[in-house]
Amino acid sequence: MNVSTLCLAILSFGGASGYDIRKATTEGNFSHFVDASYGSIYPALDRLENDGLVTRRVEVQDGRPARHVYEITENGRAALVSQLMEPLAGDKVKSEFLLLALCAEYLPRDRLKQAVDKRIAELQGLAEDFASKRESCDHPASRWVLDLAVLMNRTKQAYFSENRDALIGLGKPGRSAAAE
Amino acid sequence: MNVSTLCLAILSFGGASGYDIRKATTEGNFSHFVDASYGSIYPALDRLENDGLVTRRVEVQDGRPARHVYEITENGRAALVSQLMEPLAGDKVKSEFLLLALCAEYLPRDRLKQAVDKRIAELQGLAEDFASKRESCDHPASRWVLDLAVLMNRTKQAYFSENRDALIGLGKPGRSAAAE
DNA sequence: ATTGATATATATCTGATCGCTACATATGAA
DNA sequence: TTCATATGTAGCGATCAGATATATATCAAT
Repeated sequence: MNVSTLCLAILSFGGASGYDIRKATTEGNFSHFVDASYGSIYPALDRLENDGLVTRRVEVQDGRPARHVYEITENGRAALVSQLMEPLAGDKVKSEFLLLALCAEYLPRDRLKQAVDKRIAELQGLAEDFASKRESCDHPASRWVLDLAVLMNRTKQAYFSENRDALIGLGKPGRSAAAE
Repeated sequence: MNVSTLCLAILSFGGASGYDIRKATTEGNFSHFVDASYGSIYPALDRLENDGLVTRRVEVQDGRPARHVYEITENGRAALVSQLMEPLAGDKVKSEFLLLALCAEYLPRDRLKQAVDKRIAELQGLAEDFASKRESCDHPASRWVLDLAVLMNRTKQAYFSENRDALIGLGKPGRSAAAE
């Protein structure tokens, strides 16, 4: 999933600036399963424009920097479909938390407790966030994806809550092991 | 989670070569939540050796290339713990399949059907794989992580199975929409 | 109440570094 | 002939951290 394809997919739902695309991948309906930085988005948009897959319209604003609004072209739509017809790479998960969990025995219990509780709170927030996005969304495919995002975050959160103490118990007992 | 930390974590469970580390991240107990390529592992091991965090022992073999077996040092263990005490980045998911799902309306139903069925089969395989790893594993922290991996893959598989037809229905009807 | 300080949001873009993909190299076993 | 073992690199794609510039929101001190 290169960033160009991602940009085309986002632009297929309407015109957007590089800033908008970044937001879509970090906070929006896409944030559950993609992530892209400005350093990859802006060069990708340049390439896409150069290849005639998007057009650029500069909206000059007072005070703020000008918005460069990109729109997908017919060629761009064709390219997107063509990319989506190709074999898909498997899903990938990256989790520093699970690396920490795997190394539980080297770490003080305080650290594990703090890390797992923080993670549970984050997961709770994410699940609520996706649930509220889902409610105010009338695009069926987006809802299909958001429902999955809610389910996955809730499932993970439930596992962490239920197995929190077991994980903490694997850590090195600190001075105040009896406390709490 | 840079690759150096990942290498230290894997080496904390026993000596391993670059090849072993690669396998651990793609097929082993770590494969649910990390992924690293040779192009990042070998340079990382060089740096780690240079910094005195691992040692290298060359095992000359007959026929096959020599195995370079790395072992973590005391400094390496300290560095690993120190890295794991730092704030953790949130979990990240990358999924080309969900990008495709989001663009369902642009794609023929045949394509959606084929993609979702393939994904369901892969998820089934992954879940079974992690379950069998979990059974033959006596390291408590690894089991904690593997249990989660099984749960997450099963949950996703169940969602895809239950909502398969709804997704396919979002696609563009083909010539043989009535068939099947 | 006004001023000032600080943070957040808007918006584009780049340099340094990190990491991945695909390949080169070599060989035994199925 | 393909797969598994095994190390390593060149080229490219992506991230991270920051530069640049301004409006607004929030909070504390005067």
